Amino acid sequence: MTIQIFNSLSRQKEPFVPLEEGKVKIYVCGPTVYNFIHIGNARPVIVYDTVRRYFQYKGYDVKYVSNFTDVDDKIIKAANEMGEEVSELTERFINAYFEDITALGCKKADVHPRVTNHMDDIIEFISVLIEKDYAYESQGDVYYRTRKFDGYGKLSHQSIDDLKVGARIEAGEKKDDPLDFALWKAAKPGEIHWSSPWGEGRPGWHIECSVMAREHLGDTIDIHAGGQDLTFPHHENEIAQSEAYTGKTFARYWMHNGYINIDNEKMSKSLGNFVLVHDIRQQLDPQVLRFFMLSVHYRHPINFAQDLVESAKSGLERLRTAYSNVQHRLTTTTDLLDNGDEWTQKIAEVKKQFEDAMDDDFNTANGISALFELARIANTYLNESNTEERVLKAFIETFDQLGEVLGIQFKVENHILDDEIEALIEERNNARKNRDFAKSDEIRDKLLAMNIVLEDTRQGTRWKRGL
RNA sequence: GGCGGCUUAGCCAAGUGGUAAGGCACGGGUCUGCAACACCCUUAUCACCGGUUCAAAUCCGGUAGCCGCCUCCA
Repeated sequence: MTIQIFNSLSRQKEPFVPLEEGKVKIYVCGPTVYNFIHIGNARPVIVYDTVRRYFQYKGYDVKYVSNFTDVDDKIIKAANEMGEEVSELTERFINAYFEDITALGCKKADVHPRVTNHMDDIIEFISVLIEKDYAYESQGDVYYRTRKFDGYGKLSHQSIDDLKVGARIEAGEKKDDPLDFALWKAAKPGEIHWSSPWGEGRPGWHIECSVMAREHLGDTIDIHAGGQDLTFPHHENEIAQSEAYTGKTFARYWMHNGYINIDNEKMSKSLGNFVLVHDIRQQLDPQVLRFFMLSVHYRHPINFAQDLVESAKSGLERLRTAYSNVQHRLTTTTDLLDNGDEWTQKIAEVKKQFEDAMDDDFNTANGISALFELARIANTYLNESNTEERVLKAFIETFDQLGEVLGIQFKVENHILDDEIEALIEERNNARKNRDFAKSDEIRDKLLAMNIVLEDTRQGTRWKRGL
């Protein structure tokens, strides 16, 4: 089935038809690297990583580009405060970014372009806009002539005249029109700067994405994505820049994810409720965080709160338990059952259910419910006294495949039996045979104190580490 | 002022015309030496009012509350 994508341009779901058959070109607006990322920054990374994984699952050849904005006002300010060079600061936080997103199960993009590596391209791009009279120089700055671009407002569905009401007019205005925005900013004394035809300076905020998207993906890309708040002005301005430059459609599908609130409040500096990924992953399995985020549709807001995360954790635990229970049976299976087709059929249905959910604008919430269904079926199957190896393997394979799409692993690592535990389990089983339950329970408690949870089954005792 | 979103069981969350998925928590049952895991059962008419329709949580109009964007912002 065709994937349906909610396109912010049309405000409705549209069947996804790639520009080039079998290929998808995706550009996701990346972070401005002046601090560790917070969980709000993490949401788009997780969401679009999942989008990308699903395209790959469907057999698409995906080229995924996500930038680093490594020079801007906030970075300069932070570098000054820290007393370090801009490049040192950004390097630090780029490394931290990779650590964070890797922990969250996100793959690196195919390309992570940086603004500072594209200065020539940016300057060339701006020069062309000036030539075409879409931009003008003013006292060392360069501004985009917003009113000249006919489609302005088509993404955010604002009419240009309504925007004017809200536009700020700052003191010492160098713009012809308040709606115009900066492509190039003249450097203030002591600021990091690059040479350009308009003097020493640095790029404005929006130009880098237009330039780097084109540089790495071409004039027209399939999907451009980012947080909801980037719709205006950032993405609107990107469209204006790129389409003025190329005369072609910039991005065919625009995807925007919703916000994250903390305990029902917006994250803000004044409230001091920023949750950094770097911090939270010390206390919380990052897979749980990812699972939690994917349990809500990407366009809806998420409320981040302790009890909600706990409940997501219990859910993920259930899936993992089902997985390891199948694995356990795989070590003892007797291959006597002869009705495997009935079960592989059920597995196929779950897979279909999952794909239908994901085809529908990447509805991961429903995709996850398909996984719970898979777990239920698997557990029911395990209640059979005899099982077939191929069916058990089909369960494992399906868990792995669908988990791969979501970036969630159900397989729990660290499952090596250590000798001491093994010996204790054996001792306990001997005690149970002798109906010495006092001793048996004592050993179980002892193991529990070591965070080892025992489960007795007809196929023997299995164990797992508590979470 | 302009544009947009949200309101579904105790909590979370799908569902955008045909009579409410799933998860967490709770209760009951089965399994177990006990437990754990698991399975089964039980739990809502969808903020409110009105309209359209054979049929609405789903469409239209209105009311209330909450929220976002309108050049810092994922």
